[in-house]
Amino acid sequence: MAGVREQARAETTTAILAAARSEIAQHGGGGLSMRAVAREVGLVSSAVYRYFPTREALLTAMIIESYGHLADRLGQVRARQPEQRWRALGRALRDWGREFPHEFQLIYGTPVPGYVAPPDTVPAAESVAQFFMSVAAPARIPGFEAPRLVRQMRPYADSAGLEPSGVAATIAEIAALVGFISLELAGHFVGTADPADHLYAALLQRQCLTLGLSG
Amino acid sequence: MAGVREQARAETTTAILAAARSEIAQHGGGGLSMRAVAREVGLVSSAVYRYFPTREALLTAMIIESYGHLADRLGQVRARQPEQRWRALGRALRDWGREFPHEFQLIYGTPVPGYVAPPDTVPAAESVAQFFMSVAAPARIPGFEAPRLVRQMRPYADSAGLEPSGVAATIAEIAALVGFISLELAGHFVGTADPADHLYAALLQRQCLTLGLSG
DNA sequence: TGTACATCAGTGAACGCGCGTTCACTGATGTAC
DNA sequence: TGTACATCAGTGAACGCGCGTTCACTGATGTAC
Repeated sequence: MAGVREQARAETTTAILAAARSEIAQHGGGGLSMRAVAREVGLVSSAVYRYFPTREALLTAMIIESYGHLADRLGQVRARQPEQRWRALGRALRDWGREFPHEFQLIYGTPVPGYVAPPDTVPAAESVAQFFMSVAAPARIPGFEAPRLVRQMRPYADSAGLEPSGVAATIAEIAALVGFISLELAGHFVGTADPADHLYAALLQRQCLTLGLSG
Repeated sequence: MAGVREQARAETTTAILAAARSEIAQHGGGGLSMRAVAREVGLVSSAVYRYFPTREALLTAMIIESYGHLADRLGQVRARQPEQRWRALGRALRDWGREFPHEFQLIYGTPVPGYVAPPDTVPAAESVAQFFMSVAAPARIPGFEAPRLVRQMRPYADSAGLEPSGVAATIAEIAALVGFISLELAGHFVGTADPADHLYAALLQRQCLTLGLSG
């Protein structure tokens, strides 16, 4: 054990994923090419198939890896007081998105055409959402207590020990953050709110008010 | 005049754009192919170049057309009372996005790799944002009055006769709507908030509160 | 109204390219005795 | 420690395909006189 083979395999797998990440940075998820990845790793194109049986499988691995990167980053947030923590998580999300725009877009952007995310990606996605959920979703949030909405959220909320209205509000606010960052990355703020730092800070402040995390 | 040629050209241009739209619905903006478009119109591939000198030019035309479609839809909103109007605009945006997901993603989704939007697309994008701006941006919005943010927004706000804080808040809320719809279209709500109607309604209500449109 | 020339939509072949995936192969690493 | 066989990473050629764009061409439409 600790076999040469085993170790070499792990290293090559890592190298392939790294090459795929740099490919995606240039051509987006839809333009991910097995041959280009092989070229970048210094392998013949067919060799990549020893590691990922198909282009889809490579994409899936990358998506899961990207959720993991983001979760790692959010996990480094130290703030404990709710308002500070929400703001710090929000900033970490945006910072990560700006640092790795194509990874951000891989998970939160337009789905790669023809690609259907397998169920493996769901827990990865949820582990990211959890960070935000645990800050705001235990409390009831006025404005998100419409009976039908609460009824819809109840199964998920109960199984996680959260308040339905808190879950609903948190989902909406995560979407607001993701939407903001997406538009920023796509250049939609150029001419009005670019750079968007101040506007993002105001958004986080408004969210803390909405979620009852302030003062 | 009213020449046969002129009219045929207009018709073919329309047919090409329609074919391109249906292509995009299947393969996304990045997968738009001149040859596939030509096939669908019943032309030889080189003929398309008489109408659009390049793939980029065709993409640009489609983006502008899509902004136009969306603006038309928003223009049909009749409500005048601010709160009702904001909600109706929000619903119209989501309805349109769900009806034409690929057009929505063409303008608000991940940018097509390698494609840089020419300046022609900016006014088209702004005419969409205007609908929301005119409802909320004339008023001062607490929470968005941080001095540096106001200073940044002032040039745009003044030239449009709006309040800087209202402009800022409106931009953030448009981003929230777009983010919500993007995540919904990408299937991120499956398992928690799908169908998302109730959650979206709650989001619109919260926005009306934030923007001071209620009561 | 008729003729001569200019414009231009559409054709068909070709350019050089990259793609995902399969397959029979070589040679190094691992395993059992 | 040494031999015999199994596993498997990587090779190189090939499959059938689609792509954006160019170019010389034909023939119909438009324009000037």
